[in-house]
Amino acid sequence: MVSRVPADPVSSLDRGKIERRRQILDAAKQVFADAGYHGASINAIIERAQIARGTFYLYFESKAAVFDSILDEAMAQLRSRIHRIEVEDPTAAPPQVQLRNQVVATLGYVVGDRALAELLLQSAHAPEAEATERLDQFYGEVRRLIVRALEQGAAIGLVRKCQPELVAGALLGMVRGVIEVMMLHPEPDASSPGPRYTVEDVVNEVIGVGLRGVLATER
Amino acid sequence: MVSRVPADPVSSLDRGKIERRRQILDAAKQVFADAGYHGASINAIIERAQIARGTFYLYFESKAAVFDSILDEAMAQLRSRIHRIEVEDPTAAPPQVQLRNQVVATLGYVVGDRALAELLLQSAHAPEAEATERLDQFYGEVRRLIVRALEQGAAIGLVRKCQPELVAGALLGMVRGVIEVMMLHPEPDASSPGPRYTVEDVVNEVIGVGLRGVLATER
Amino acid sequence: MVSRVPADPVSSLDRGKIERRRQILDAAKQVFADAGYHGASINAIIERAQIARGTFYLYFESKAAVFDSILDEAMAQLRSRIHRIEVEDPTAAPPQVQLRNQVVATLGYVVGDRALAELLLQSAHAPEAEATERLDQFYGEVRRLIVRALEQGAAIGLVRKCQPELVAGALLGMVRGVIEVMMLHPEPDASSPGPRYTVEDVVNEVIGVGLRGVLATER
Amino acid sequence: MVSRVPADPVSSLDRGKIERRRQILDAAKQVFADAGYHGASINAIIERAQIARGTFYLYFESKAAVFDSILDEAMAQLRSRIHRIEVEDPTAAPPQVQLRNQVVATLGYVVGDRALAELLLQSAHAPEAEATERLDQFYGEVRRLIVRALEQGAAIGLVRKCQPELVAGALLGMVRGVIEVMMLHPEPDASSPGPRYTVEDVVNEVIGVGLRGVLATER
DNA sequence: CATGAATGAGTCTTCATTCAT
DNA sequence: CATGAATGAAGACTCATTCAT
Repeated sequence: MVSRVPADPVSSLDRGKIERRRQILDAAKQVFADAGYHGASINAIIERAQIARGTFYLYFESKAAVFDSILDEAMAQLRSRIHRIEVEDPTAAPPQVQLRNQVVATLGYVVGDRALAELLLQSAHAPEAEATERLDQFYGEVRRLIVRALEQGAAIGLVRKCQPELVAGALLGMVRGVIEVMMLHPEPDASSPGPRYTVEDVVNEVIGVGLRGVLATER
Repeated sequence: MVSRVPADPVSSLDRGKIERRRQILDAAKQVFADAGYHGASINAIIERAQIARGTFYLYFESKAAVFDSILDEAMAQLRSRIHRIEVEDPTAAPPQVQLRNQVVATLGYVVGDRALAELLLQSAHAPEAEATERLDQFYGEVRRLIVRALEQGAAIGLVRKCQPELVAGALLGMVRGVIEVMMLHPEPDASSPGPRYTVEDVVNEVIGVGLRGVLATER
Repeated sequence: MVSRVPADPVSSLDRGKIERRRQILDAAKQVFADAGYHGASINAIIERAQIARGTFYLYFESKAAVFDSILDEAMAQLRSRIHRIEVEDPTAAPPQVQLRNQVVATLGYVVGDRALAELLLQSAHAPEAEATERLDQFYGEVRRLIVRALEQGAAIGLVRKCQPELVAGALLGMVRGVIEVMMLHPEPDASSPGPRYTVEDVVNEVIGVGLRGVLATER
Repeated sequence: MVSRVPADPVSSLDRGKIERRRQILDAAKQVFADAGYHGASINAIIERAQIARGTFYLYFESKAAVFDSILDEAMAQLRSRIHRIEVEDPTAAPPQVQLRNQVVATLGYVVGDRALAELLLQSAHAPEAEATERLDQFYGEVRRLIVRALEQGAAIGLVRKCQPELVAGALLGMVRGVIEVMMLHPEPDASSPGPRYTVEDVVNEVIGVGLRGVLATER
């Protein structure tokens, strides 16, 4: 870090470290997805990442720390896909379209990273403190995001009166439940029996149920 | 309970065995709820059940086996609370009431057994293969139950056209999500800050969202 | 522990546990003596004790705990060999004889348990907190014992005026130094070159130097 | 210090190397003193020395090697403070004064370098073979020095008949014991409770006990 | 039937040392 | 010469399961 070298190499060094970190993060994500937080052994992670035991601890303090990093990254990505819905701005798309776009973006992100999706569903509320709390926090944050959206929606008369926290829990659960069904079906790669759902399908149902419920329209 | 003597024991022994089994099952449920599948140690279970290590293995083949039994029992209870909704029979209550009753019964059962509720949410897709698969099966069964109900509902025009499996996943997830929120709040015992939700509240929102969605009625 | 059995067996069970404990304690003492606190691996201890890894932890909480137990036992033994020197009682042996007897008993105990002797000298002030502190405590206690003896000796005019703590340190160090020399020489088993010292020799010199110093008598 | 250029460097390089070596040696001494041989990590040493990991191994073959060097240096210093006591030369100071001077010089050196003092006492017979043997050698040499002095003293009738090796061990131990007591008390810097011993105090007691023992003079 | 002592595979983590840059 | 990323052997400890009594 003394930088006897001109300029570029420095960043190349850093780039090396960043790449390594990525490599470990990705390997860990896969392993967590496959085996759950507890079932994931450092061994499995370093084997997948093709690194030595010590190298792992060069980049992450502990197993819990990688887990944290994975969730942090996911949370950041999710946040970046969610914005306040513009109702006043006449140049903006209609609220329902904005909503649908965000749901598509969000769901698309999670479902696009199969390992992440599995990890999020799977370890849901893992056992020992460290990891559990992190997942709980994660879902807590998401729920708060939804609560805020519901309250804003209610303020502008878009959303009916309800207990926002319960409904947020219901909506979050709904999304998880729907992703779970997607995951159950074989990789969207090719010929295999059983239905296969696209993000479009899923978004349609989520929005359908979420907005209008399951009853037939002639209510 | 020591019974070194022969005696007439047959039935008394059986009754004893059944009680012992219950005792272990209850202890295990609590421990699984408190610590998750992995975090639950045989040690903790036998301590809570006040039995010796070996005795545990006299009643259950393995840790996974107790877990199984707990889920089996829960499944049986749930099934017993769910019936075909009678639409034709004019003497029966109206479908919506029948539905609500079943939801109340079901939710009430799960929420009434706090340990069970925690266990079901917590370990959701637990770590080690063994246990994971069992939970997946459990939820699979529940989902199938809902799919069938949706299809019947659709057949009689009560439910709108949809992809039943996805919607079943959404509804199941919704219920879990709502229970989760309930669990997050302090025991419904007494004075403590924050809202506290009753089964009634929860059922209202579940049915509300599930049947009509979140939109304001003037759609 | 339910004790369905009459009476004797209970103690036999306990005897078994006590023997096991002894077995581990002895193995550990040897290993600590050979390799020092840090150098001693649980592996080495269980190999020497011919037990499985888990068994070790059935009897001791940790490596540090066995170390503690060894020191505790030694301390108890030492204490039991040290008594107040009777000066007033005319039927008692003369003070110098009483002193010599105690030194013989004490030194004999330590030197008779070669492993203990090595352990006490060796790890003297080991590194990481746990064990270090225990050894420091141990020597602190011994030093306090000597300080008290010196003060009593001074009170009856047997011992000259001095800074008791420093002198206690000096005397304790002297004993350790002398034991160290003994340890350096081959097991007192048989024919081998170099001098070999008996407890008698050692006591003589310790008492000689301790009481009269090294100067020739015609001071 | 980066010196990518050839330059005239020879001597300047050497001087640089020597300084670096010193820097590492001093850092290591502190760390060994603080943490013991085992507890001392290369990490801690290079952090304190403000150098890179690899650099350490450019100056020392291994952790054990630095430890060796520290002891070698101390040994050299001690030797330089010990001389044959002149009895014949009438112009020389009286033997007892010469002795006292040397004890003062020696003890002063060790106690003056607190880190060294701690290191020497602490690791007394450290754990892993490598280091242990070196410390044993060190003390062996010191003991031999004392044996020689005792034999010379006996030859000229200054010292009474005794087993020189045992007595040497006793004296060496005494010195260590006394230093240990000094170390136990807070830095001789300022206001703090408990006694504090000066080198003078210590030398007095060492010489007192060593030469005359602990008995009251009216023997 | 009940017991609990014994087992050992497996887990996470540390750290001295090497070597390509 | 200096650097620090990479290595992997080794360590302490846990825990589900077995089996002789």
